[in-house]
Amino acid sequence: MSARRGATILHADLDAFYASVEQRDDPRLRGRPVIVGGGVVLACSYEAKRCGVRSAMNGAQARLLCPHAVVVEPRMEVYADASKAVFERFHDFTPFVEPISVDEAFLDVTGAEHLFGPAAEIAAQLRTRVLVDVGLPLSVGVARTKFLAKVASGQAKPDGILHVDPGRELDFLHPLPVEVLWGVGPVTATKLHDHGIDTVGDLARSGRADLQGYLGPHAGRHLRDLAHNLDPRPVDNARRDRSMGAQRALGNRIRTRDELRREVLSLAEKVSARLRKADRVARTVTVRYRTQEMKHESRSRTLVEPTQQTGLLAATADELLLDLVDGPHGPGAALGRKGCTLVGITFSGLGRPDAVQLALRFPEEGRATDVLDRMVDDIRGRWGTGAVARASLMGHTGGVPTLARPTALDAAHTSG
DNA sequence: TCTGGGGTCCTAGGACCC
DNA sequence: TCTGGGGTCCTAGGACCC
Repeated sequence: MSARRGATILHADLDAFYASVEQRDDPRLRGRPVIVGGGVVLACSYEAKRCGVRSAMNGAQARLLCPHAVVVEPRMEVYADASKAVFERFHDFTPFVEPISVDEAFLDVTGAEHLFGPAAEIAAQLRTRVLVDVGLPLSVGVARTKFLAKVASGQAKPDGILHVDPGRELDFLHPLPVEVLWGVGPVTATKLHDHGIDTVGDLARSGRADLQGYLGPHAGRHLRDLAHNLDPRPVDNARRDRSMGAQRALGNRIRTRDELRREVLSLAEKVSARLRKADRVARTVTVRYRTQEMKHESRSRTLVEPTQQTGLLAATADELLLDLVDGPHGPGAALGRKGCTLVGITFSGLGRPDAVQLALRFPEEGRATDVLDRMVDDIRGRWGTGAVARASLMGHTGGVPTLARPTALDAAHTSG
């Protein structure tokens, strides 16, 4: 972690990532519109974007807009390798790299400037390294905050670099449409426009209470802060995945109850395997469901203890699915009424399998702090001083307070 | 052309505890 | 007995991101 006033942050973003990899590997595709993915557009080259093709667009619509485009099947393993190579280049410049996705990351280069030169220089070197070593175009935004660096890289695309001068941040930001802000999607944009807010400057000038009134307390405050370039979030190179999941779109064919159960079982097996491979356990299972009317439903259950066992996770997912397809009126009743076009599962509440649970009982005269101290000593004795524990007080049994729910070696330390 | 697959974070209400 | 505030955890749903 690192973030200070005067920090220098880069947002590095590969241009049209999947499509660029295809153009790199097949010279015939260079300079031509390329669409990756047939059913739905996963990525498209800038030549295709000029025809109006966008990612997530339906494939048939994309081909209509851009009839001469070359459509290629995605090659996920190749993209994963390319991503890995690019991130290795990032780490050559700083250890403070926070991945956002396969093709995007924040880099805190504050301490790297005396090694590699000023930030704009680092950004230029980064782009050269990625282009020469991996063969992919990279856009970079440079600023003092994460969010502004992200906005800058968006403005720098394609294949560009944009350094927001610390003295001119608001001059850069305020004329831009509110849609450039991270967290403003279609719904929020419409609400803002309805209130006469079209640019980031409009947002900065509006009252916090007004914004919170129609966006909610968090979003209202957050967006207004961003409009004033207030973004204290540090570049976090130690982020861990919070959840892990898989889903399957099923098209329009009517599915039977048993088909859906098999589908969910296979998803559960797949994600459980990933969970074990990542050496993680999960505590909450969620089953997601999409009806023929494209409505989303979900059911979730939190287990008493985190696990990585396929059997338990799959059985839980199955029960949750049955709740969705049966409803209160018996087997398949709800399914018959609403149909199903997608099922998915998510495991969340992820933790390390070596996290432990300790429960200690207060001695009659013991004080809570003494018990906590003994627990901390116990934990350190077993796992070293680097271990982190969380503890809380729970319950009275026969007048004797008990300590429960200690646990989670990688959770934050709290006391009291 | 009926619309993929992988995630993150927030909200609101209810249960439960002190 | 009644009222209630503060806090956490869980669930369902929604917005948003790449």
